[in-house]
Amino acid sequence: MATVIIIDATAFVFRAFHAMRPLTAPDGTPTGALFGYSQMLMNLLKDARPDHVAAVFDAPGPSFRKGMYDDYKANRPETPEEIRVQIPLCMEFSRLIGIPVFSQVGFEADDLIATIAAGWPAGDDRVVIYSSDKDLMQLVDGRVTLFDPMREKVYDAAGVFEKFRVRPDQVGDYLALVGDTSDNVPGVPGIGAKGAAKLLAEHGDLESLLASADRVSGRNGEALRAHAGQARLSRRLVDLRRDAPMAGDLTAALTPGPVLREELVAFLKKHGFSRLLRDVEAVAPPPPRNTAFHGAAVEAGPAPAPSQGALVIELDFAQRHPLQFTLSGVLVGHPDGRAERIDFSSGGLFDSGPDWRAVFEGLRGPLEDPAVTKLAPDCKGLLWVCAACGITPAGPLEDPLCAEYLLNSATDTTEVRTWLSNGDVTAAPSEDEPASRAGAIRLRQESLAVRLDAEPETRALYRDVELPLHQVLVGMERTGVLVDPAVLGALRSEWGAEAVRLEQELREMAGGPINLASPKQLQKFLFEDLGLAHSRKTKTGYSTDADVLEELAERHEAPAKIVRHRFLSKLQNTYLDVLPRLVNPGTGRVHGQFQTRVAATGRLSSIEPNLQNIPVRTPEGRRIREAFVAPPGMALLSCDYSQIELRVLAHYCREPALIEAFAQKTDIHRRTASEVFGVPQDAVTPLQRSIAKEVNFGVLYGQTGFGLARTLGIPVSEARAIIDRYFERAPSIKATLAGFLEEGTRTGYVRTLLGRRRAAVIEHNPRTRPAQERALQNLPIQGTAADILKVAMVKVARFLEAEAPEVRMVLTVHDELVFEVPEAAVAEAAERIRGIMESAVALAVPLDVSASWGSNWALAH
DNA sequence: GTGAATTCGTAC
DNA sequence: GACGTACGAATTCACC
Repeated sequence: MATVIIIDATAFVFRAFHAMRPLTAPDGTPTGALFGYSQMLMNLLKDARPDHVAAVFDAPGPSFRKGMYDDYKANRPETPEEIRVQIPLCMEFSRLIGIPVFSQVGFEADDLIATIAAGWPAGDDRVVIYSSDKDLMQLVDGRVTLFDPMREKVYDAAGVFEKFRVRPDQVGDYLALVGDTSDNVPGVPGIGAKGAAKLLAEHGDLESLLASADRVSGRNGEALRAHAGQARLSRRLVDLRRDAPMAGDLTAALTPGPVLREELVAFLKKHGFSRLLRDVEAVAPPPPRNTAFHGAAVEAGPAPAPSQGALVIELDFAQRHPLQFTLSGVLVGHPDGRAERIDFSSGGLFDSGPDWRAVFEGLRGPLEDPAVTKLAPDCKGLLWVCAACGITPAGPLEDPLCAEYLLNSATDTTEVRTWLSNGDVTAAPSEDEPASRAGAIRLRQESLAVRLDAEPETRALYRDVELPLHQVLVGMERTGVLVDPAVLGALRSEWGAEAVRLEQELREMAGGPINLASPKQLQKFLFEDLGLAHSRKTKTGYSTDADVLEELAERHEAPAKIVRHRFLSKLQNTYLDVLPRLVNPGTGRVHGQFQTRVAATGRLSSIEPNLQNIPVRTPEGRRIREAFVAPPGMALLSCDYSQIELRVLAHYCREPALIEAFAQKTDIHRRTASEVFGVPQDAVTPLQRSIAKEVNFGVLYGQTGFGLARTLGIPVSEARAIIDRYFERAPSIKATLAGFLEEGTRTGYVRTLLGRRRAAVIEHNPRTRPAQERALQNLPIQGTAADILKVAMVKVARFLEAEAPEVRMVLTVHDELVFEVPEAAVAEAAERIRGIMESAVALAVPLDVSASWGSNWALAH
């Protein structure tokens, strides 16, 4: 039985501030609250010695409750500056004594506390919440108690009843009736503590009480009937979210870290807390003194790094394919420190050299040993090989390339040679001494582990999402997706004739042979021979892209024919010709690879083939999806998030109009049109709606008035007016986007909600700067959407493995997952998967997943 | 011949 | 210069 302590840290800082006499550090910063907080934490560590612990802080800015009720906490004064500056210091102190810190934008500390308490794995652990906040008494049950350290009083269920005369599970209803002046929760006027307790004792819960309000007599009855709506609103306000985003395994996340003794002592000295210095011994015993025998050995020698006993494996692929790979070599760094490189490529005609299968059979022991850490740059490749050998790796997995990517998704980790060699980039991996190369990989992982330790969110994303995702991807890649070449062949003959006819007609117009795929020849034809007016320029000449050609179509019949020809040859060259060649003859499927470290936003990308740009928008293009089929007796099930990026934006900015629209499932583009054009929603014209839709998407990418004007074909002034009006109606969106930029310049990184980071590159060069800024503003939105899909993939994969192994995940397309499901089970699978996807991460707005299915991918939409 | 750069178009 | 993130086909051009 372990003890889990969850500290309501923000509340503590406030109470300490008011309880302590004003203190200042030698440099003048106020430190009273910090001192009280530090003292409390040290006493806690000394006396309670928790097995798991968390310090939970309110995040700056409004929480989702503000979106539910604009006056929430409206009469609360601004946090005094003296407190505000001490909060980061309190977080820092927590870190130094090894107490994990939690805080989540959009949520209050109470919600995180509730999430931890509710999500703690079943068992006989005791969960103690350090707080005196009555709201948290809702959480008390058989294993959860509340401890008020100021009054040194424990509240179990009996203690709660003694205080409020209601059971803990009635506390929410009780607070909804009584209200809370400090949070400006209205409650029911006229009903106080006594009345609420009496009513709940008689009716059980608030809803039952409101249902029978007609029969409640006297003043209480009148008040209930008059303020039922207000009571329900209050109920929602005092309700605690138990599903705040909390990537990862709680047990691991709440495990105390080491006390950073040296830094802690320096911190206490800096703030003038000499009194607390002597307690350091109690929470962190001094390191053993070096003996004469060890001589002048290390000062506070480093703890053994996790990479020390790890099995290092680095593969060189001559051919990369999930099923048909060819290895040219493998570097093995054994746990005991030995290292070797095995070469598979040099085998001559008669000397076949070592067989990779035999080599991996020899590694089966350590790979399947749960006590051995596997350290593999590019772990997906290792998982391919293991799967091919029937080896099931167990135990911790580490991938330094993956870790690096999470810390900065804009780093190029595809070229491992330059990434790993610190300086000497001339040596190819295979030319390094095996021992030094394995050592370099270990060192790299160790330094990354330090960086991850300083970023607990990023570390959790790495451990709990990104690393486990690799096995999911390997499963998808090895499964592949069934492609029917006959469908592609039929389309080719169906469209081929038209393409040939168009080419002939255009050749006659040009008066000779013309290569329609050559922009250069097209320029000559259009702008010289036909004398049409050129418009946009490219680096090398005048543009001939579809936009330009469509404008020219009014003056001549050729441009429209070129557009149509381009369209058909695009489908032909990129899809119809290519897909059949990539079908694996053994499986009848294409086995694309999903790349994990390419996109600067954290998205996955897809190659050989790119399964993420199969046409869907045009009727003809969509027919290519008919070639992606389910095997007999099965269906393809597609589950996609609707408007996930706009929802992420809504979560970040808490714009009430957006939150409300998503909460009520109204048509978001119609709603936007109504706001921007100042008309009632039912009076929005289709054109206005389509403009609003374009603006909604444009905002996510930082579209300018010029850009909007171009896509909509309207005057720039009009486009600017629309965008201005949009930001005027939703000022928080503008502020949020500006905030991303501010964070980037201040901290050097922009981040997603789950802690993925991208280095903020902002040059002063006015030519490059705007685009760089747009990329940074887009990262939290696109990247968070990617985070959410990845979390969903890992969760869905776990569900399928445990409960529906006959269902196979086959594709992932940014906001969509595609599965092969036995026909008989498809409806149920759809519902289960939808549920998992919708609850992958909790935002301030609901996530919405739509599911549909059919015998091919075109029908599954 | 080969590979990099350019243009274009597909997806979300 | 003007909308973020990808992949890839075809052409063009510099280089060998």
